[in-house]
Amino acid sequence: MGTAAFAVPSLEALINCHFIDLVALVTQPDKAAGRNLKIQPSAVKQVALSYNIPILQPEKARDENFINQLGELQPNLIIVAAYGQILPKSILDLPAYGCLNVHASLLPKYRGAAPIQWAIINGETETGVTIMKIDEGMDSGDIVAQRSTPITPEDTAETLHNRLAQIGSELLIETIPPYINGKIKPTPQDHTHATYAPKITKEHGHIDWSLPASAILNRIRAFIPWPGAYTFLEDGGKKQMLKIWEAAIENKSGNQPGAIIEVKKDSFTVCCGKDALKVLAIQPENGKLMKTSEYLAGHKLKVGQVFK
RNA sequence: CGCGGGGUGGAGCAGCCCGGUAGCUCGUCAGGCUCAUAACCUGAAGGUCGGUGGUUCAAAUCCACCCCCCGCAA
Repeated sequence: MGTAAFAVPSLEALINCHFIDLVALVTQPDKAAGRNLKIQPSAVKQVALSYNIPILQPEKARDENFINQLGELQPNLIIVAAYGQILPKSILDLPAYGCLNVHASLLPKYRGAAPIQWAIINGETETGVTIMKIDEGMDSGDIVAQRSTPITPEDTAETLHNRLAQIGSELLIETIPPYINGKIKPTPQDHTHATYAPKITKEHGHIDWSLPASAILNRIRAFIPWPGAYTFLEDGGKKQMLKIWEAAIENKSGNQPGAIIEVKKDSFTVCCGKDALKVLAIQPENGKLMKTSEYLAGHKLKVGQVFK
């Protein structure tokens, strides 16, 4: 069971695994997305389609008809990755070996919807993937396996997401046989150390320039590719939104957070609550991502202008 | 019928409303200045203005249709 792109490598791994007989994929219903709000299948569904895997798309996972349908498939094991719905106990109890979840953090840290983003926001230098046995709580099940990876300064939520999805798929395949054979004993999480990573909303992307430059930079990295760290510039009465995609910390200071304190040919620097940020890549409203040098070729910025 | 922005030398933009000489900031190339330079000065190359048709003496500009790109939203 899975929906988002994070689940794709795991699905492909399961498909290509000779000792696993994949009977069906469960994913969320197709939703309107994209420019003309066309109905589009989830990333995971497209993969399943290309391999002719049977697909189930219940509106609600707790729907009785769906659960009966699932029961008829007589699964021995259910794998869940980025599915997007809470599973009722009746599903958890369905397979003899229970349900395993691939979660993008080192549990018990960062339980919840956006573990990758929050790990970056908080400046973690390490994160990882946890395979756990799903229970009725929120990512609170017993741990079956974990694998860590460092978070580098160059990492964004996008690069980290891709890496963790890959690691997750590998760990999953390695873990299933010993788990089934009873060679792994799931260990309970230390619930006293649990932290939560709530869903990221668009509003999280609005840059608060009063934060230290380092904190803003973490958010810029965490919000790639979505929602993007954005700010507004008043330009002749018009508010223009700018997304900042790449920046570097400068050991400079100014009086007003958000104010431009330096404009060079290929970059400009903005005052933060502590230190300053040199903006290197930017995406104007309605525009494409571009280097700051390109942006400045056609847009005039002056020292003293303030981002809000 | 979800809302909106855009396609102009290699890049980013202006010009379009109010038709009449292709503009700006950079980049490239050549030369100059300089101990030197990504700095400065001078000069040059480089564009069927997304496409097709229409209106007009005349279309980047007005009209119609088409192609492509992007933001919002989800």
